[in-house]
Amino acid sequence: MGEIRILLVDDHPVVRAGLRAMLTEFEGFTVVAEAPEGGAAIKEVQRLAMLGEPVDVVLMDLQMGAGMDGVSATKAIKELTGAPPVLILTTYDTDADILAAVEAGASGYMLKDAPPEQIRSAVQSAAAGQTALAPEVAARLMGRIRNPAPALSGREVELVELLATGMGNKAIAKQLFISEATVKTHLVHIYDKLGVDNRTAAISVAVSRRIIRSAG
Amino acid sequence: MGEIRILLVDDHPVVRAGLRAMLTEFEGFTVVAEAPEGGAAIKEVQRLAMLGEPVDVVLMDLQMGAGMDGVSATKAIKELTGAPPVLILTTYDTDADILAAVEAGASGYMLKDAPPEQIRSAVQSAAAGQTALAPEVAARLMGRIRNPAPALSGREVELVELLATGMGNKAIAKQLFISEATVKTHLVHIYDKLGVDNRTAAISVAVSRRIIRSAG
DNA sequence: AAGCCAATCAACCAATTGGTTGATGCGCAG
DNA sequence: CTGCGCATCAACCAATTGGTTGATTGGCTT
Repeated sequence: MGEIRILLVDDHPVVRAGLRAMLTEFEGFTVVAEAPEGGAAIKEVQRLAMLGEPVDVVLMDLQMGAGMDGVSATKAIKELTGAPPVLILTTYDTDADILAAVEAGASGYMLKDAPPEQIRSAVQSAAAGQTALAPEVAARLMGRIRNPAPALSGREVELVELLATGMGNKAIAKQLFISEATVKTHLVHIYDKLGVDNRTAAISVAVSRRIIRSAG
Repeated sequence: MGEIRILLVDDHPVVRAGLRAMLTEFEGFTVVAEAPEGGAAIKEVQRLAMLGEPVDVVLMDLQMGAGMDGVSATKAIKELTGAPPVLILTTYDTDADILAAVEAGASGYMLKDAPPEQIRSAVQSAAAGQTALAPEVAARLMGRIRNPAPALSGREVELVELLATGMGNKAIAKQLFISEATVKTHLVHIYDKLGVDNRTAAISVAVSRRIIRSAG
């Protein structure tokens, strides 16, 4: 069979250049297109499919400064007929990201600081229809499946978001149109689920599990 | 004059490859060495100087997974005799980072998502001994100078770090070998400087100003 | 229909946190 | 040398937060 045809999706020109250089040095890889964000990526997949030169693997970043984010784009691409495998290649190995990406239909999750050889074999696996997870990522996933973290309910997430603002219970209550008592009840549930016992620790955990984002 | 001789310092192979590819496409640039972290970078600078093939510009990432971080490395390099200009090239445009880097002696601060052309001219400026700041960065610096945010003292930063852990005042006091009263005094000062009035808000601000990092 | 969970609220008490005033020793810059 | 900022501590009070028990409503699942 011929070359593996790759679409790069990343908002950083530097990273795209790096992946292109790295991959074209290996035998059997061709970068046929690039996109700076999810929306453009979808169009590229469709365009190339119509030209009869379909993409074999999509290399997708999750954090996209502007435009459609990686998880949404992955979901959209997997809904196309004859969708190519999507390999996530990102900077962080955070729980929420991994799960969201896998649920969106990604066939692998690699970290950007992985050695070139590891990236190469991941792309190859993905092209062959297999799943490839970085060791760090796989370990995390296993741990999470064996010991599933109870997810916060929608309302609880809202609360944590306000919590991170530094608002007091009274202010949160006013903002959400509920009583202070209810806020406290929610907080107790949140502490339980996150395995902490005060609001400050809750914020730390929420930020590091990317339940909320703190700024950036 | 001849080529501009560049040392790349970044912990991500992908990014190094990208910069190398990007720069060598332009006329007049040569990447003479690479290093995955600060310690190795210093050694490279010294090694090449001894060979009589000194580095003209160091391109330095700030966030380094392991080993010496970018600010420390910059400081160390600038202490060498005949030190080359150090151009910071990083992902985030955060206040604390910029100031620390400039204080450490960096001659410029570019963002990784900058267009190639901008990176090219920044390297050129740096090689010529000039200072180059990304527009976003320059704007921030100006704003900060006109309206200087009081910096947290070293001790105060230590406190904020523990704060973000979710520790109570008592625990923090024990950890730092000071009394609870002192912890409270520090906190009041911290609230003042950050313009907030409780610990939760302080964490938010500290995280978003990258005074502390929350996980990663 | 019965059971469960999310979401809502109340009342109460213990513990923690926030705010204030005041005081000491140390080092550094003018 | 004098002043300023940093770091340290004390004592006290008000406000907030955390913990608990108990109860109601509505939606979803079995």
